[in-house]
Amino acid sequence: MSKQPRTTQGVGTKGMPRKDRERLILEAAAEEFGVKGYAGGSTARVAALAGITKPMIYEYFGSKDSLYLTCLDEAGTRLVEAVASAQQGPSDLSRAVRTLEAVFRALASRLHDWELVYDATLPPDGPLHDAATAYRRELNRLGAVGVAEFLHASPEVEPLDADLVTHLWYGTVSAAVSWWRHHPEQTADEMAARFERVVAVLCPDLWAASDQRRQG
Amino acid sequence: MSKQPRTTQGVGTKGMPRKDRERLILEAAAEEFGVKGYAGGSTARVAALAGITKPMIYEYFGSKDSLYLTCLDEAGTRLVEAVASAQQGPSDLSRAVRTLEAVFRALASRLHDWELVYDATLPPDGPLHDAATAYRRELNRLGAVGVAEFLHASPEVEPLDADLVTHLWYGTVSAAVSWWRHHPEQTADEMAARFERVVAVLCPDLWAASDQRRQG
DNA sequence: CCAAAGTGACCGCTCGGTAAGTTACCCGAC
DNA sequence: GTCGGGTAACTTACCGAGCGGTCACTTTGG
Repeated sequence: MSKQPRTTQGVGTKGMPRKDRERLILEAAAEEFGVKGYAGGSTARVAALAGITKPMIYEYFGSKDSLYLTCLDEAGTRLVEAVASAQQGPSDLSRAVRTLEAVFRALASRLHDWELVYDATLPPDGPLHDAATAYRRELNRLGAVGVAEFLHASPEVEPLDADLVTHLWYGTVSAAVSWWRHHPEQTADEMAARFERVVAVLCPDLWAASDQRRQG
Repeated sequence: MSKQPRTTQGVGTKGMPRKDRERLILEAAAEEFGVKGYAGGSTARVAALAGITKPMIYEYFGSKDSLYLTCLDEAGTRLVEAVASAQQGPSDLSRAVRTLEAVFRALASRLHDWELVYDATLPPDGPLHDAATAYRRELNRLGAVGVAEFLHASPEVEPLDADLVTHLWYGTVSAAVSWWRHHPEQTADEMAARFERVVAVLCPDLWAASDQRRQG
């Protein structure tokens, strides 16, 4: 990290270019941390997954925290962008379906990204926790806007209730992603269609209303 | 564990009776494992929380796994009983509310019990994983029955969809418990009332239907 | 005085992280 | 063309800390 990184193959280059190796390590780290969590993940195993040894991890990323942080930033950015892009359009139940569809598409073949942001084994303070909290808060903010607009017709809902709904909503997203992890043969589109079907059954009237509004 | 336990104070008894110390340790362990998870939890910290030293933990429970298993059995039994007791009555949305209310009551001042059963840092095999899986499966079975009866009016729902709904339902329960952990000033009854209010807003028609049926 | 309760010190292991040495590559000299 | 030599890439071997777990010893109370 202290040395000047080279973007192209240069003198002394052995094996593969720095960028490629970096990607390989990041991919391995996302896999390891996504499955075993921050606390349970081991840098040596990340190295083995990437086909190198532990000191290389430290040559490239400096520390376990910094490595996790890099993965976290990529995952968090991807998720925030996906969710933000789905917030346009009508403020009804269809937005929830659109959001989940966007998340599914962003996460396709990268299912561990969600766990990276919502990892429960992160240290309770420090920069890692702060970064993860920032992404969660940003996602929460986006979700809360949707929830607020959705609940707008019901002014009797107090703020704490709205906060609970937002929390429940992300619990639902978490559960959907977790279910997907146990059924990896499903595609993102199939997952989105399945969720839409389920919503239609669970909230028939609200769904019919939004469906009608969308088609009318 | 190998020695004959004494239920009352006897010769050589120092400090407090065995049963009391056992409870103290179990309480400390549930706290530690509930907050830090199985992998992150340390027997030495459990001992410190209980006001003794590490070898006592092993005198009383033999191993970290055995200690966790004892906590897990208590938590799992409590939760299964609570959920099972709420499965009587009409098979509509009100059953979900009743179930969550029962869970909230069972968990009052023992919020970590839920994490004990759904701890993600448990080893991927072995007796601990088996035990936790058994409790999850039992809870899932109870939940699936409710979901099936609830979805009974919609025969077009395929089995995989029902499985997803069950998963989403427990994701919701998890999220509700997690929200409670962040708002510890709420009582179990307040939490139940809050959830009921939220359900009434989110699924107005279904809720009105079950409400009407319950009162008619 | 004796048995049970309780502890300090230790073992082997794995962790995150590091220092020092080895290997492979590019490039200029011949 | 090939042949060192310098530099970046990479590895082996190690450190201190904390883990689960154990043993020999001391304290305590009937």
